[in-house]
Amino acid sequence: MRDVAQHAGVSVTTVSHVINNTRPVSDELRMRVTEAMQELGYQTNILARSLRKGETLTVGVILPDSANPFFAEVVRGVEDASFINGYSVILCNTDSNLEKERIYTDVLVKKQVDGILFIAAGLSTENIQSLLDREMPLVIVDRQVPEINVDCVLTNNRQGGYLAAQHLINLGHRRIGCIVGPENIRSSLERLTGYREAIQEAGLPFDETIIVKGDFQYESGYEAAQRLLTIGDPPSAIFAFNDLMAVGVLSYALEKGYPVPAGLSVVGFDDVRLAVYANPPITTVMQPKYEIGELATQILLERMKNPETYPRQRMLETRLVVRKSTAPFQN
Amino acid sequence: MRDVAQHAGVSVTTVSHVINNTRPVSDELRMRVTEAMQELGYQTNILARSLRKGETLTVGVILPDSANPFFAEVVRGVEDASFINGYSVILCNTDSNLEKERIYTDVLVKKQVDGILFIAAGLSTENIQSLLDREMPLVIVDRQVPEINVDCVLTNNRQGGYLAAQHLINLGHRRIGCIVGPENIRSSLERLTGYREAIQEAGLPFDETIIVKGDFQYESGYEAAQRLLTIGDPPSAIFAFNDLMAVGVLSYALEKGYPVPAGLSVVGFDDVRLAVYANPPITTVMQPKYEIGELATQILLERMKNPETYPRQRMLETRLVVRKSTAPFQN
DNA sequence: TAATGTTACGCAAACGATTGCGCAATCGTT
DNA sequence: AACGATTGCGCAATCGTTTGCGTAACATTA
Repeated sequence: MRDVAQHAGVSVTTVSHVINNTRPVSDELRMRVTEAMQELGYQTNILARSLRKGETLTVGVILPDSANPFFAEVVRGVEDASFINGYSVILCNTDSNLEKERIYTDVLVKKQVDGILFIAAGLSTENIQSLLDREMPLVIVDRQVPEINVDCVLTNNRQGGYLAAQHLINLGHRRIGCIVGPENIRSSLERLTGYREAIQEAGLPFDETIIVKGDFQYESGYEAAQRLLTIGDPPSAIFAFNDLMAVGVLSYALEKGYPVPAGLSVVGFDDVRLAVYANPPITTVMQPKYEIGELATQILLERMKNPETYPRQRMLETRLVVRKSTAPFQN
Repeated sequence: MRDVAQHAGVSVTTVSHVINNTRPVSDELRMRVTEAMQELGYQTNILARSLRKGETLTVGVILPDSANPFFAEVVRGVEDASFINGYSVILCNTDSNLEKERIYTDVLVKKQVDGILFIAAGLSTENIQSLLDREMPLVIVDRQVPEINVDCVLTNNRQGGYLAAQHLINLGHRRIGCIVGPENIRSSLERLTGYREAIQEAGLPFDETIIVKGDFQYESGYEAAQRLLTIGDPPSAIFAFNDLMAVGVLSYALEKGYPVPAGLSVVGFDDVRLAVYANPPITTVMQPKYEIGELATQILLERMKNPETYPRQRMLETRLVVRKSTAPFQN
């Protein structure tokens, strides 16, 4: 910058001001400066600027696993929205490990990112609190943290559960099995609540024996299907709480000769691409993954602009995507 | 740092040296300094350090789409290896758009990342060259760029094609259809070469009419299967150049009643998770995606250490993963 | 004419680290 | 006792910006 200043016969101050358009500069000097920059191939040093301004034009995203199709899609939303607004994103995988999560929160604070998108590793809010204590702009994604007052965006899982159950009920099913997630996952509980609401609204009995636990993995879907379909009075439809488990159900059904959807209807959750490619393509509850990431970063950017406004909760709606894995109940 | 120095009654120089262990400091002062840091809750400002040292402990990864399961896995390898070595990674999706790629190369240069992992958007080497001109440590991933002498890591696609064809040949198949990728993708051509080698080695005729073009998408697999299976003398096996197209084949086969693998064998490529979840699970050629990312960043880190050594090409081997979509030929 | 605004610009102090150079004290050797 | 080597430390420049404060010159107003 000094070189440019000399070359243009002005002070570095003026150079800085023409670069940033931060105070009036006469047309002539402005011209001389821009020309000097051209000639010298000057590039402003972002690090120095960041050091001075305390702003890095970078955000961090902390999440369990960017290779998980669900999160991968969220991250794309984050990245696109960041890019459009001139921000870069630092990717931080925690593998749902609180220690890794802690390390990464420290790293991001030290790197002085301007804000953080946070998909928590577990139930502990320690790392979140630590960030808030250090006044880091933050938005929680896809997790409910009622005990802390902080921006967050999540999907309406209750509604999603309701939609899935309602769809099956409308098709005439009266016994609808559920494959839920780990019981410490709030979103799973919400989905179950929605399911229950629909069931009760339809005047159907809520039967605990056809609610079985999974872990959101393929295998657990397969095993759960086995358990559900080999009991005395098996359900005619299964609502798996994510698509991966739904695919597991499909595999079991195919293997054992249960025709889907003729003899068994299956509904998933999330609407990852896998749902489209399955045979048959899976009817599922779509979460707006990309939009979640997009909206979350927009909220984060606003939060960064004015840190004092009251935190907002945004809840995105799900949508039922009907494909080929569900059909009217037939005896 | 000044505060710490005062608090410990030493110079900032000494503080710096105890922090970085960069010259001998007496035990007593070292003690005083560390205590002062404790008390004041001192955290070294990374930006200032980076500005001074010209080193950011950050690498960038430029790639078409981090939500693509293949790249997502590569990125995980990159991120893990970076994390272990104390580096952060900035994620840059180009959507295979050269302009976005160019913008991101500029961003990363300005952010002074210490190195870049590069999965090119297209055939143009302009952006790569631009980075090399600016002396940015660089390793090309999953792309062959013979015209430039630069570090790169890629998989042995020829061998992969060979393995797939050989497997089918060993099962007794004599007419093996291929669904290739776009013809400007070098890896696709390599796979075809491997296929051809195996075919000719087995003394089988190479028949162009059962080589059809796809675009690596699900639909193109479906359509290609249709074309292949409705000709006069249809192949008894199909080798799709990625798993997604293989799933497309499966869908078509299921729909039209071709039993897989009894009546039709199908082999994919990549071994993404989808291959496992398909019905039947797909026999495929596994690319070591995670390892590619891991190795690439290790090479990058070495390159950063000594920028003058001669660039190395590393080629990783593929592996055939036999599942349920292939079976012996039967008339 | 004098007082007041307005416009255009520069000085130099931050921002927080790292590091070349120099200096004093101690030690070992002859 | 003299001298060089070693050890331990500080001064101040440097990395490349931004920005509060100050000062001219000129225009406007009363």
